[in-house]
Amino acid sequence: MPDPRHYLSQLNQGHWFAALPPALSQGLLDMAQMQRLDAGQRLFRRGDKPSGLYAVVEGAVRIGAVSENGKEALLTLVEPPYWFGEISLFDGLPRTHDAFAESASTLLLLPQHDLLALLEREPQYWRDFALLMSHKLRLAFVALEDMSLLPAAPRLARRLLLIAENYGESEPRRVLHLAQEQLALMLSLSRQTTNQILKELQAQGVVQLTYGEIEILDFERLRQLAS
Amino acid sequence: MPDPRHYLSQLNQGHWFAALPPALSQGLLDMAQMQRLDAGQRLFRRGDKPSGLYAVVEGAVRIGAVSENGKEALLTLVEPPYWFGEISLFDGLPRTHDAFAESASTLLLLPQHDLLALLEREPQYWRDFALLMSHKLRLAFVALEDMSLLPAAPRLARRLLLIAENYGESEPRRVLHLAQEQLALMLSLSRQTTNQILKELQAQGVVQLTYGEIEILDFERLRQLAS
DNA sequence: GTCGCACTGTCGGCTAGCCGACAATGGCAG
DNA sequence: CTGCCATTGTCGGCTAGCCGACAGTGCGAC
Repeated sequence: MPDPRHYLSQLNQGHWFAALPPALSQGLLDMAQMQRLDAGQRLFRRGDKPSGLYAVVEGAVRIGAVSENGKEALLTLVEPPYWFGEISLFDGLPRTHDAFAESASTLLLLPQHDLLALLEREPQYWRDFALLMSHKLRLAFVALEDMSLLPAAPRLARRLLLIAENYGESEPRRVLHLAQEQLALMLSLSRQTTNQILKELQAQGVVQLTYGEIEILDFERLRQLAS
Repeated sequence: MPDPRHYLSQLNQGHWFAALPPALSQGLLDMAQMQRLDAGQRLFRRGDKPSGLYAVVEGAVRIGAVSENGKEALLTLVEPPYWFGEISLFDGLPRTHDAFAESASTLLLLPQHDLLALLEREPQYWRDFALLMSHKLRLAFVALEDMSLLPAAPRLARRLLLIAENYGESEPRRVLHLAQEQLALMLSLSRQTTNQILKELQAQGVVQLTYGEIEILDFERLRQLAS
């Protein structure tokens, strides 16, 4: 299993990590542990005790929850390089969501105990971790507002753009590896409705659909439709 | 205009403030400025520069946003004692929502500059403010999930319970001063649907509706319906 | 008191999006 | 190559919740 440092350049693609004070990012790499997950394997689930802060460096992790009556809500699909799990770092309370490996994945783990020890020594770093949280709170507000104000099509367009830029963490990609059903779960739409909207987008030349992926052909037009 | 210290016992009703280290809560009261708002007056709006952290101590503040096509989303109705505006404290980025006084209100303001100066001197306090944010992120996740998984009636029931306990900040109240239209805006339901559900709850003896307020008669049953 | 306005109560038609069903297709394991 | 499973594509009926409309009611200002 490679050293966490192997993923340094990968991690620096992420805006949050890249902006950390060098002393901190160094310290994080020093304490990071590697963790591999098979496809479908569970990392944690709602209600679990805090374990630390994770970064996905290979593969992808589904963050979501299942309701009592079996309905599923997918909050997000976490792709490299993205950090998650910080809420429980701050308040020590249980996990808010379930986390499963979407495909075989590699994670870095900053163990809760070690991380708290570092923050005890260097409390000014609390703010850096809080930035992770502020970013997600902004995203959550956007999602809430989209849900209540926008009809299905523009909501889908906006989400495609967000996913393309990895929710603001990285530079935009054109090709998204993402089954339509996953997208539907994130938008709380049915798969059928999602498919119908995507087909329309394809007919307009905005996206290109292939098996298990969505390619964005015309960002400009997509942004218009997302208004 | 009374001194901010006049509101100390009021503020200590709130779980967040009450749990702060005494040195910090003391420091906050020292720097706090009073601010009065008339009914309907704007405090800030989306896109405004950060101004600091606010607490409502009298009245109520609507936190929400209006979409391009005029549709309104009400995120929450902030009632004493509740602190808000912390995202912009951390990241220095613009306000995410509009804030209007629902009725004539009194606020405490911790000015951004003074607060940052305090945090510069005592960086361990960053975590305390981050707790405010973690709390709201948890609430936002709950709201998102409710929106995508629950039909109108249980969603409304859950929200009534949340409002009754001031979103976890205070001990539960039985009487909520809240027009049905406001509740509808928070739930992204139409006023008519909201009214219909409330009427049903009243018929079951769970709530009592009067002009401009909702009284919860049977918490136990309401909790059941919220499942 | 009474006027005006904000709020509540209720009806009926409408539609976006759900849901079950099923066919077609891609990719992968053996 | 073949068979299997995940995924996409499409149809039609259904319904929760929207929306306009309008009447009734409480309350505060003058």
